Amino acid sequence: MPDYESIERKWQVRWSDRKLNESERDERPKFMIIFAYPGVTGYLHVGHMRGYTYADAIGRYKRMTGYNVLFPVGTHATGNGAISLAARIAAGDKDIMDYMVRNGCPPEKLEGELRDPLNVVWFFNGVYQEEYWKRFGFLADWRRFTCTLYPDYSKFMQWQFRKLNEAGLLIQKPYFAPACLSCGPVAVDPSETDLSKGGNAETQEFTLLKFRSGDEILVAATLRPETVYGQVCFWVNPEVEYLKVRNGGETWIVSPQAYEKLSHQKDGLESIGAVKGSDLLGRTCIAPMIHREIPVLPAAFCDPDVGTGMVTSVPSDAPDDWMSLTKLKEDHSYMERYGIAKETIDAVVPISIISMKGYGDFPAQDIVERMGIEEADDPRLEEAKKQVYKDGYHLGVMKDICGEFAGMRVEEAKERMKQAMIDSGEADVFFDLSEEVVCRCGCKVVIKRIDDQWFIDYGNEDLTQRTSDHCRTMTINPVEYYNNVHAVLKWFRERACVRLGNWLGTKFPFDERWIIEAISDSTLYPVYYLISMYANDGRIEPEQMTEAFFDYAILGKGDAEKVSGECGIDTSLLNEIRAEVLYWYPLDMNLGGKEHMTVHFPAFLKNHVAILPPEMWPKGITVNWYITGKKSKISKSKGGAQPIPGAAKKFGADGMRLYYAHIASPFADVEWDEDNVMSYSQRIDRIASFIGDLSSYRGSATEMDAWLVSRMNTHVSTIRSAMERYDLRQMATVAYFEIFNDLKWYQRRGGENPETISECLRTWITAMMPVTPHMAEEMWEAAGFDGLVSEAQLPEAGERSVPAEYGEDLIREVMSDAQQIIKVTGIEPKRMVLYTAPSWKIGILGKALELQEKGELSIPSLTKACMSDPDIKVHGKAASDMARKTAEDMMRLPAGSMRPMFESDERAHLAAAAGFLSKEMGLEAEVYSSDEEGRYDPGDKARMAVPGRPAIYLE
RNA sequence: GCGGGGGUAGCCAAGCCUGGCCAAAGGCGCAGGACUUAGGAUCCUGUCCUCAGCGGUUCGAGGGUUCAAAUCCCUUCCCCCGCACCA
Repeated sequence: MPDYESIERKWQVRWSDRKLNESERDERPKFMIIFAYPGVTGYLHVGHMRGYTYADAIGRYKRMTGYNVLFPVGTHATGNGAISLAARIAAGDKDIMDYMVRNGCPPEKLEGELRDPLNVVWFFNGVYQEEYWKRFGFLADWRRFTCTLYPDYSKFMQWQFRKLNEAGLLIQKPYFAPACLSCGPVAVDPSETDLSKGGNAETQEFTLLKFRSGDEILVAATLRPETVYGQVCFWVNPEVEYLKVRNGGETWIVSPQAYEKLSHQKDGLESIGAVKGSDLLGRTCIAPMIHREIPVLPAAFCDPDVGTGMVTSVPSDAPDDWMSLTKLKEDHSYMERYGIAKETIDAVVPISIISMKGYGDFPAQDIVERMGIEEADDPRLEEAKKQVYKDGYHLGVMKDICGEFAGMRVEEAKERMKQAMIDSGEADVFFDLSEEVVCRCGCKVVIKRIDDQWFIDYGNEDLTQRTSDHCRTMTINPVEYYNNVHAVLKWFRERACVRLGNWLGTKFPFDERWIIEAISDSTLYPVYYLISMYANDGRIEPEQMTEAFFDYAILGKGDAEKVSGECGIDTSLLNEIRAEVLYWYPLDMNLGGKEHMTVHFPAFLKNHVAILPPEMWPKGITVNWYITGKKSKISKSKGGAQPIPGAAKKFGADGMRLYYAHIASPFADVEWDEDNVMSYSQRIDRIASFIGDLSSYRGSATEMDAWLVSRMNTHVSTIRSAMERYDLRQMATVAYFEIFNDLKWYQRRGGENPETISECLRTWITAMMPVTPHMAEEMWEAAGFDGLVSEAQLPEAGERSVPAEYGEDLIREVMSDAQQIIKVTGIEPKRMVLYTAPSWKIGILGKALELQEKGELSIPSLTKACMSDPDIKVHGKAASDMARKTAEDMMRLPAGSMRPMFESDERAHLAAAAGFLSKEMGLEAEVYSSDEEGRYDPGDKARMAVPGRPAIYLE
């Protein structure tokens, strides 16, 4: 295995010595690119390098096409990831210890510094920069590195929130959020940063329905308030001890668990007694909305942990209710135990309330029968319920029985009916999680009301409109996102932007109890890369970074002298920072994974539009999809991940870079496959060794030189137009496959002119530099060029020579045709005779081209033109057939594409290549024109020759 | 559901916006050959069917538009992703 690492280090040091990564303002056009900085959540895996690599490769391409490039990097450490990681390290968690060590963490750090959350962040800041980004040869401006937990970054963040407030975009209102009672707010998401259980839970909004029964109110929770017209009875669990709860002037009856949950969402609840479920039986209650008296009946399936522990029964549309009711009617023994008369239960009959396509009067009955469910405890009832809910929601229409809501679609009726009942005091709302969620600390997670939650008002219409308009002017890849981003912007509404609890981040400037949350502090930060350098090297201190300072530096507001006096930063330095901002901003490209499409990118865009002037709004976004693993093999949370440094050692950083750039479109997920990576790695080696061979050629010029030069010009212009669209993949196809193949062909055809080769290598190696910079440097050196290819410029594309390219295409086609004949016939020919088209056929082609130019080409017009030419006419039917076929072909193909066939001297070209063909195919090749008298033509093949397709005879 | 993406030859994957040298790039795999067996080698050739190359049938399925469709339109079947406080 080659020692990639030391080769890579060698060149990285050279780049660094030349300060290639340090971007300074100058006269060139600028290009600023970033990737969305990663969250500090532990070690990254090989998949993460995909997007980062795109950023470096695009930056390098821009460098070699005349741009002054700035590529800054940073990390996002806001949140509780580092806190929980440090806590697990401190607790000596076996899995975490193994994971850290396996990824290369020195064990002694686990015993000491990494027990502290901030040290965890600093540690990974080092890992990301040294082991990932530098290791991959990124030309990032390390001087500007920043992290959301740096004190200077916090100053910037507080300034940003002041600006948001000035723009009227900070609002306060109540909010229902998942929270752990001891740790505070937690994030419920599948990555389970905060959780030990329940990451897939959703927050559901229940409607609490109030059933008056005497002086008390039985409360049921439902997700389907639109079904109230179908209520026929009320279930309570006779074995549960319910609580009587005072809520204002009302007395509610709910399960103790529901009381606990409600108490986090409502003020002034008071438990004033208990009542056994069985004691509620025999009562009746008044159903909300329909004001009908329904019986309270016993049901063992009422779970006190779900909703309020009591259920209103709508058998028509709820499969559970349908089955339970059916069973209870069949077997009266359960009811009898509680003294419920058979007539009471028999009187409970479903009411049809919703009509929906594909279902009869009672959807619940239909689905239960369709699925063959026969028992009340069948687990498939859950699925049945989901199906009916889903279909009901989208297909259902309220029936006539539903009063003023009759005829309304369920989708609409649901909201309206809920609101009507809330307005009349018959309902309330309640939030709950769809499954049990447990915090890392072991406590249960509940939904808690927060009264004074701050939001950023991303729903602001003017802001949304201006952002949307701006997006049309941006370069957004892929085009699907360019089209869709407007819908996303519209959908993106108020966002809770601060939180309480165990959380690392910047204090909210208007109320320091709150910490700015993780999405909200990572939106405007690209502009901060233009300032971070001065804080990093101590030229400015965090205390000096006042509102006036940022106002001046970023917005150009105020007077330098005055601002200087206010914040204590030299006027000249202030002006330098201002000049940095003016020179580098706006950001040209923000590159991020597809997870950013619905949250980060809209927030990034809207913050820029809200705070900065239009000339500083971003110009580009590129979204990249993932590298995925078989059975989550590369996922960092599951263990078994391929550590990045190990992979780099095995395949070489450049092998991986080429793999990322070329394996698939950036806009598709790819499964990590070591064999693929290896094959890219080997391709680079192959190219390197081939370039070594080429460099030693000392021959003289041949007709192949013009061909090669033309091909290279074609390639350079393809590369340039591909990169206009940031299409790294097409660029890589050309640079690593097509150019390689062409040089192989050149070599095979006897090309050996050192001047041409050298000129060509200069272009080729430069073209490979963006994707595989280290190996490009090796090749550059091996080819004898001076300096660093990382500093070289890509030559402009020169002229193409269509005839030169056509001639070689012809030869390859002849070879391929001959091979096919050999394969099909199974003969081993000793002699190959080629016959080019006779002049009269070329004449027909010429006439066709003429007609086409005049726009008069058709089969009859060409035939007529041919028949008026005596030289052609003598060939009779063969001539009219040829004319017809030529006209057909030409009308089918793009105009002018057959011109080279007419203009090229096929006979001369093939004759010149006869020696080559003989050698390659191991036979004697000879070439005739079909016009030639006395040609050797025992198979009478010459008559088949047409322009572009010589006839072949093998013997 | 809402929003979005996708179905291409044994597999992976381009092409689709801007219809036409598209039987459809490239890679992998497979087969044959060369050269060699210090190697995860390299180099040629082939890899839908048919066949002395020029023909035929293909790009989830079915219709349509067009001189011409993998590409545009309609219908239909099947897969995947996001839906929020998680960057």
